[in-house]
Amino acid sequence: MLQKKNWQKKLKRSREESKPLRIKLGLDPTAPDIHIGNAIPIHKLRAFQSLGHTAILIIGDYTATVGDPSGVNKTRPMITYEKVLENARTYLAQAGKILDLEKTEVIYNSEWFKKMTFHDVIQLTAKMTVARMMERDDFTKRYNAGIPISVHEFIYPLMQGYDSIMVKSDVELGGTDQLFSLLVGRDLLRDAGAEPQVALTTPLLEGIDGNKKMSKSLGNYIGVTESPSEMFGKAMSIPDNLMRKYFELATDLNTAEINKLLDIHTHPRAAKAAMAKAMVRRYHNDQDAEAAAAEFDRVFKEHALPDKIPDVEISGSELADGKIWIAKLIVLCSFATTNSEARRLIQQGGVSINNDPINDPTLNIEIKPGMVLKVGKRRFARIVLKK
RNA sequence: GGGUGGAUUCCCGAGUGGCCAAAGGGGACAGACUGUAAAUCUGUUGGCAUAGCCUUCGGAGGUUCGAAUCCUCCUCCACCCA
Repeated sequence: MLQKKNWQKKLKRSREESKPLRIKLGLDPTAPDIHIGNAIPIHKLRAFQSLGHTAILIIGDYTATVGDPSGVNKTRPMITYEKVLENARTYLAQAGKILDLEKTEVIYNSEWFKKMTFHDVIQLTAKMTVARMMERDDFTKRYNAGIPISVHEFIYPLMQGYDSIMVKSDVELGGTDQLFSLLVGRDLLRDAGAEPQVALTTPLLEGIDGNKKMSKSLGNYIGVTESPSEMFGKAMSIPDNLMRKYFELATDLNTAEINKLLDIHTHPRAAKAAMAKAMVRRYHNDQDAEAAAAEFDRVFKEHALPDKIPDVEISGSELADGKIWIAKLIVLCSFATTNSEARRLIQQGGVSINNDPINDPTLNIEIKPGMVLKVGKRRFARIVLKK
């Protein structure tokens, strides 16, 4: 939380005039799914909403095409507007799992940006200096390393700030990497004769690799719409030292509750399972969370088969004498993309059928409908014959 | 406009005529171990029914018995000077 005095002033006035504060959060629909990292400020917005303040959700359909330069070390590839609109649809649905959309002002920023003339754009850019822009760590680093910075990336924070003017925000939420943009918003508001917004940042969450920021493009994320068992498994795969952070940022538990759980579960595995359960509960429900936990134990502790195994249909034309080459079967189940890869998996001892290990990569196996192919520790398929 | 340096396998990055399907790292995958899809260790990581063959080092040609490596042209990128 920054600008504490401003914040207290706004809050006091809000109370006295019983006028809710306008809390803004911008989301750029650059990917189809929201992950639990993006969800952190959304939950914060929800908290304000529950307290009676006005939640304003900006769908950055225009800003998304520019691409937020925050925290990245290269220019983001520009995505098409069609793609953005497509993503916006799923984004909104997913944000609705957290927010009460009935009570949320949802605004696409194309509403104003679409109408701007080039002259307007120039006016906007004139409010920022190159020196200020270069104060940003990520730009400085890129510049010094000779990594290109496109001019349009400079416009991004200005766009975000302009959004604030248009929705007259009192507070803007964002991850800590958004700080610069949030502050630009303050300047622009002041410049427009309005009271500057308060910037409130939420911590960034490392991805399940335990290393880099959670992001779709790095593939180290947990999506808010993922199945309970996927979520649980991914949560269990975070390094132990991130447990507390996940507890704090990815579950609904408060500090006292977290401390209590960490106290009870002295074993890291048990503590992590408690965290994973709490996380699944947040996006699904208690029952699902328990079931996911039970299933995880069954599959990874007892090495039993999971509850639900996806069926894979094999068409009869793939068979010769009712048999199929094992490598081909693995490819047909999408557990490998090439025969060579499948062959390697077999040689490494990662393949079994009905829990019988397969060691011969040239094996032709007889298809018995219902048999279960296992590749690696957690990929299963039940083989079914297509009629 | 002038100059310099680049483009290599999923990513970063070595390689400057044959020992190169190409070092090293990252990532990913597999195995062992166990406390889990943690950590650690080991292995694998272009394709092909695989002692062999085929395709790959920005693109198109060329030199050579042989090219990621040399030559020509082209495309793209960064940096410096104006």
